[in-house]
Amino acid sequence: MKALSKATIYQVAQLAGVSIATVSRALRDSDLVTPETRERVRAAAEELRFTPSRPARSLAEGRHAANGIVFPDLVGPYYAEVVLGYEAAAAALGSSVLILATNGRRDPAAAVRELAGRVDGLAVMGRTVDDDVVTGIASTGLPVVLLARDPVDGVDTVRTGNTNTARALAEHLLGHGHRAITFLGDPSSSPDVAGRFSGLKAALASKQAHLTLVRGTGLDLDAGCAAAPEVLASAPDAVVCANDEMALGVLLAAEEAGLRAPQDLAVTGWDDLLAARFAGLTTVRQPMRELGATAARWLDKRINEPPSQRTAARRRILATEVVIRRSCGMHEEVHP
Amino acid sequence: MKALSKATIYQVAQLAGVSIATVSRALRDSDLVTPETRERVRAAAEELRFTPSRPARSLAEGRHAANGIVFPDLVGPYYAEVVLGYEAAAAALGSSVLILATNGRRDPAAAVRELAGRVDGLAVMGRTVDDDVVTGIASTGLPVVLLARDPVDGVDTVRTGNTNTARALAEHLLGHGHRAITFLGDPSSSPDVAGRFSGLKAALASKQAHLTLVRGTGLDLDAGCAAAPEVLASAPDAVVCANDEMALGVLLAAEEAGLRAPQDLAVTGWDDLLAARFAGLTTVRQPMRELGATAARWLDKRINEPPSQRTAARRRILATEVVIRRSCGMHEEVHP
DNA sequence: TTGAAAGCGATACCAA
DNA sequence: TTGGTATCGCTTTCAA
Repeated sequence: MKALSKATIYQVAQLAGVSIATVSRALRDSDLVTPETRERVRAAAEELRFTPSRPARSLAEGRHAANGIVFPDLVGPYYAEVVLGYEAAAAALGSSVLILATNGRRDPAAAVRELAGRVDGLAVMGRTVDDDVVTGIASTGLPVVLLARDPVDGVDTVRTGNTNTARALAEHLLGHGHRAITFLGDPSSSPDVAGRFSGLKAALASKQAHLTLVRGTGLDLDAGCAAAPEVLASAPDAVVCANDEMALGVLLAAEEAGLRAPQDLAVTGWDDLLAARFAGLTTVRQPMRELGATAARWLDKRINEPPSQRTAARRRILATEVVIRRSCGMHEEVHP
Repeated sequence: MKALSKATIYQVAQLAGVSIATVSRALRDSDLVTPETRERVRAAAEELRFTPSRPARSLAEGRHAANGIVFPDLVGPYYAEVVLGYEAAAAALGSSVLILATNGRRDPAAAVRELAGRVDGLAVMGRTVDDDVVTGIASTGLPVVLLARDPVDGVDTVRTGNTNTARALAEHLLGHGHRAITFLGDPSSSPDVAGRFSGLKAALASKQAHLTLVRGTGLDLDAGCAAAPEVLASAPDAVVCANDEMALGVLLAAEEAGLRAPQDLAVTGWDDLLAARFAGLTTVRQPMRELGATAARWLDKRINEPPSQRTAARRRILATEVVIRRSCGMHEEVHP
């Protein structure tokens, strides 16, 4: 019942009375072994509780059978969902998954490079490391997929729609009669935020509307609360927030200031957190798991691609959906 | 600028005009090398963009420099936060992190065993694999820490308080005058739920209160909604839910049935999701990151522990905190 | 069908 | 201080 030190292939070979080559074959279901031999080896392996050493296999095979994913953190459901989708897809393809959260790291670039040495492919999300780090790793020949991040030459990228969705959101707000619109969020903080802002700007450009930008100091609830005074000072009909957390912060602060949504002020977010549903927040839903899953599948393709006929870098934008709730203006019917 | 195939230590050695042993020493800052030799090697390594092969190192050193964590999924902030705490602590200790989500797997046990072969230590959360799998892996000599899960002989365990907190929650509800209390959640679905139920039961035993158990069919929002009719049929003053999601589901369903919390019905949850704050849900807050971080630190200790003087299995229960909001009964002041 | 042996790319011991 | 080399545990030709 105890097997404190792991058995090696040599011990199995000896116990089964065969060579290590045969053990290797038998255990990997090569059809070059007699059923009886295979059985003998199986029994020996079982008795010794033998599990092949992963490093040894990787060294011999020249592959890790593992993929990595790099994200800023796991605060909020966004990244967690992406990671989950990635893990599930990778698992289905036979790969283990290594994770790396860059927030709070001393040297994210170094951490990512070290991770790169442990995997056959790497997914890198926005707001983690600079493009040159990505380029450096990709030039190694290691397959890389960028997630929710501006494309880099020669590297695959998967994103969710921002610009078009922002446009749709803008049109909905205009339909409510809102004309003084304030965007809360720092476009320079992430490509996603930048896309949302520029989409909004574009949609409003040709209309009789006025757009104000308030950057705020982060992307969380507190940042939303903190920025609220400045937002309210811009006297908006509607506040389009870069994400749900900020929107919820604004909602909280507005309420404290005696303002109600949507009667006094329309507010929208982005991400469709569970909390958004309870706050009645109009927001945008994204296919986060699909985002992660796509990355894992693309990586797998790249890994098993003959290096000779390497295809060009791929780009994909996954569709998002505006979720209308009560915070954006008075509706006859509210979707819960 | 391109280095499509990775350089090996041999190439560096050749370029620097030294032996591979010297390269190894120079790059690992051994003080057995002349500063000038070190510099020559450094330069060569840089020129070739050399990174030591991880499998080769692991094979030679006999360690992976990686830890694993096993959880059911990453839905909701609970597991995500635990994983984040784990990753951060592991990183600080120089370990990479492999993750494994068991939900949706064909053969979780096999997946966990395979993971075990890739790591120096493993954290296993509740509701993932059976005790015998854990025992089997631990008997290998691989350090294992159990998280939010009933202890297994000889294996370290870290949990958050359930029983005592449930008692505190019960007393608060009694203080509100609630006497007919229904618990929603299946105690057999997880040790946490079991602890919460038994704590509640114990606290209510000696009081003039009546406790009903409604198991429900899961732990998510929909399960809460679905179970609501049965819950309401038990005509409770208060519903103590196994977690926030179920509680939010009950809240939603109750509202649809024309009941309001807390006037008509008190509802409490567990986990303190962001959504709980916006739903005004009384709940319980747990130190989730600390849970994960503790596991990572304990594993590190075990890994660097002389096998000879192995200490006994450790147990720890981290304190939790009841968060009073408006859903549990009328208060003079509401904590937001 | 099986076995012997050559890698895979590092680490670390033993000499020099 | 440096180099030569055994070793880690497996996969995979190449012969037999």
